[in-house]
Amino acid sequence: MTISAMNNKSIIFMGTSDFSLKSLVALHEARLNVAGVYTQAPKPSGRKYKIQKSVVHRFAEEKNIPVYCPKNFKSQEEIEFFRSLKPDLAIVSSYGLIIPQSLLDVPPRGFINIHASLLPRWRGASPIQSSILAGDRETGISIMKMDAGIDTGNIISMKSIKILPETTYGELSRQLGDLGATMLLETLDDLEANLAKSQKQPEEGAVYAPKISGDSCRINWNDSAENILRHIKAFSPTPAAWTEIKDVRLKILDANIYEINSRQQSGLILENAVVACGIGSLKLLELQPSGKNKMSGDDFIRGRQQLIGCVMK
RNA sequence: CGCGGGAUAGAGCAGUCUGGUAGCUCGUCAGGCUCAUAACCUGAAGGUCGGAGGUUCAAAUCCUCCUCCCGCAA
Repeated sequence: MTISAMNNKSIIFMGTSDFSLKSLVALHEARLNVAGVYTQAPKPSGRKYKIQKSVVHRFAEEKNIPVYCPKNFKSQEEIEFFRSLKPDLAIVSSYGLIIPQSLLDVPPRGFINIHASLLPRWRGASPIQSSILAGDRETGISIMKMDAGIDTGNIISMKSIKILPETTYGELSRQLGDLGATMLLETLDDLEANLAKSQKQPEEGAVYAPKISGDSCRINWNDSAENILRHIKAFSPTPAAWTEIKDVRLKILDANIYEINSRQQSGLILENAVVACGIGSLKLLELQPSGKNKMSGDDFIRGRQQLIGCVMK
């Protein structure tokens, strides 16, 4: 089967984030028959609790693709409805809902998933952030045939990209989104053959990437400058590493290592936006105080000289 | 009506409570010092204090309404 053969086959796409949007856009631009899009339901979010549709939702609407937003797939009705769409293949990419076996069984060609890690490493919710946090030198995209486990399906293809010391979550996510979209089209180019050659994942090296919580983004200044820097990069620009100074919450968006071995009180602001860590110190390059716009670390201190000598917590 | 912060020179802030010629740290420009400099010295330019009404002899400051920006939470 080739891409042109895929043309009249009905594809259902399931995704929610910017990462997944790239794959949907690629499918749309390749003129494949995306018969429907599943995405997380619009919910009250953001300031003033306005109802917000996901980026995937908005794109699908704009292209007149039917959009479905079930809360989960626990009811028989949802399964039956999905069956009524007569999908030939379903593609999942950071969708956010668990797909039960009864749903996996519906499309003749099954479900394929685009996952942003080199499986079995970093199965789960936050593969991109986890790879940066762990100091991995490389990560990548795995295209797999889904089974009922969490990211445990057979691997169809895998490609890696480098993580540089300066790589942030935002940049890496963008790169991986592009790579995922490209690899998806390659997979569909000869789906039958690709499905046939898929390989079981090794269990060795399987680790899970946890969900990110606001609390886990807080900076622990007792940690080494090196680790804190990774922490900052892994969550930049969103949800962003944060800390507190004199009851003001600060997002730290970028920094670099100022001194590698010094030892002073953790969190102490030494001079122009240089902060002591457990080992070494960091120069804050870009940050955002609560209620304010982004600014450079130097600008932040310029207007607040009195903070030099205070301690971040 | 989810909770909260903010708008003052190109940037970051103070001043607002207690109304009385708009300031600080930088940046910019000019000049000086120096072998030299991101250093130092001297000087200058640059603001209708987010907008509209109101109170007052007088409003960045007090009252009313509006616009825009942002943090949390979900």
